[in-house]
Amino acid sequence: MTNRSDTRRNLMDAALETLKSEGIKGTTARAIAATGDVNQALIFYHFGGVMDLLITAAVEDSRLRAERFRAHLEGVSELPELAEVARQLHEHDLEEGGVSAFTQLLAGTAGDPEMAKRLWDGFEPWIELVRSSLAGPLANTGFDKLLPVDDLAYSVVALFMGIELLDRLDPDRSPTEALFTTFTQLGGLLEGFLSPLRQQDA
Amino acid sequence: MTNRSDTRRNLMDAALETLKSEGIKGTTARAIAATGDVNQALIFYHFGGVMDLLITAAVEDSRLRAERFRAHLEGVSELPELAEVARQLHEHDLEEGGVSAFTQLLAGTAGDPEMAKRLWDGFEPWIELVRSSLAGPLANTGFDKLLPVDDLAYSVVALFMGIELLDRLDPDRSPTEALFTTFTQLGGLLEGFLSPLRQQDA
DNA sequence: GTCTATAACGAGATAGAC
DNA sequence: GTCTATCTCGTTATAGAC
Repeated sequence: MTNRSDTRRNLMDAALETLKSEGIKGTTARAIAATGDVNQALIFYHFGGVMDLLITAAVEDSRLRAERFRAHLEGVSELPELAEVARQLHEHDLEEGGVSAFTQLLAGTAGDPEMAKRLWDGFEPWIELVRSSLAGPLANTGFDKLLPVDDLAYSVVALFMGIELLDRLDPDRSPTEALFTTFTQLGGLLEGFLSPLRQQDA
Repeated sequence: MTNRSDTRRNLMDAALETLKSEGIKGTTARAIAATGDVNQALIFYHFGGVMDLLITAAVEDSRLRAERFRAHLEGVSELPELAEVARQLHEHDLEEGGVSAFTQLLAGTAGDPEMAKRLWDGFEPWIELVRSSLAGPLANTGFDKLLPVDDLAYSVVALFMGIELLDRLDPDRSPTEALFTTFTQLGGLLEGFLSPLRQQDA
């Protein structure tokens, strides 16, 4: 019944689940095995070590989520709408725990350049995703020449990371909801400013 | 020669140094003791436990750095200058490792609400600091009414956290220098827009 | 306050039967 | 591929001499 593929899948899921609930310090081989209800030794047989399993699982998960989210972003060409989609992503990810897992691994890979490199590879798609999302609203406004879209994309992703980080720490989660409302308003202001510029080239 | 105060100080310094170089997983009682060249048992005598020591040291350090930085920000009333100060803070902190230590502790306090609360207390001053720095340039522009300064401050701090996080992970640290140049340019653009508004009330 | 010594435990990892 | 059993090491933490 349980072929080799099932056990690998099971371990990867259990690894991320444990990472999100217990943190990097609590994510031991034994804890992962308990979560996935498999034998502890299989982690080393299939992945070679705990950290290898964690990175493998996190990178795959990150890529899949980025790909899945691409659909939501394509076709969005106005800034307030973009801010709204961003808010949904934030809320969804906050409960799903993607950024949280990422932060835990970021801490876990300290002093291990090879693991850090692998982690980065799983994260990069998000920057590319935001870059292509920003390209639309900025197209033909003149600002796409004036402000490097690459830098903006990097900043937006960094902003998201930071917000989710702080959101998890802040005892009274007050600011975040208001925050995205502000972003939407800000998007509206900018849109009113950019929109006429676009039409000059239409 | 070594009174009790010296040992506490020594341990707190050694704890942060170890945290920055070894990460949360490598920051054990023995490693800290070795860094500070003191006996391992003294950590438990003076602080009760490793995590207590780390939080105590990090919160004190964070508060002191925020206070020290306040002087650099006071008197800055134009956005490009603000961006420049921000760049300096980023560079300084990147090599000093304040945000890095914070991230490690963020990961370390996962699932421990009491420690998380203490960590947050050490972090809050930064948000307050940014809030008062933004208040100046936005004063009397009309935007201080339109856009909640609290949300902006929170966002700016989150952005910084995120940038430093990614900067440490990105294998080729390419974007960051360019990033702050972009911020300064952006500040210039906005300043040119806000400046005339301010003079209406002067 | 500081030291040595050690208890008590959990970690990663492996050998070898199945 | 999966299991049991175990080795070895490092961890927090404490007891007790100084």
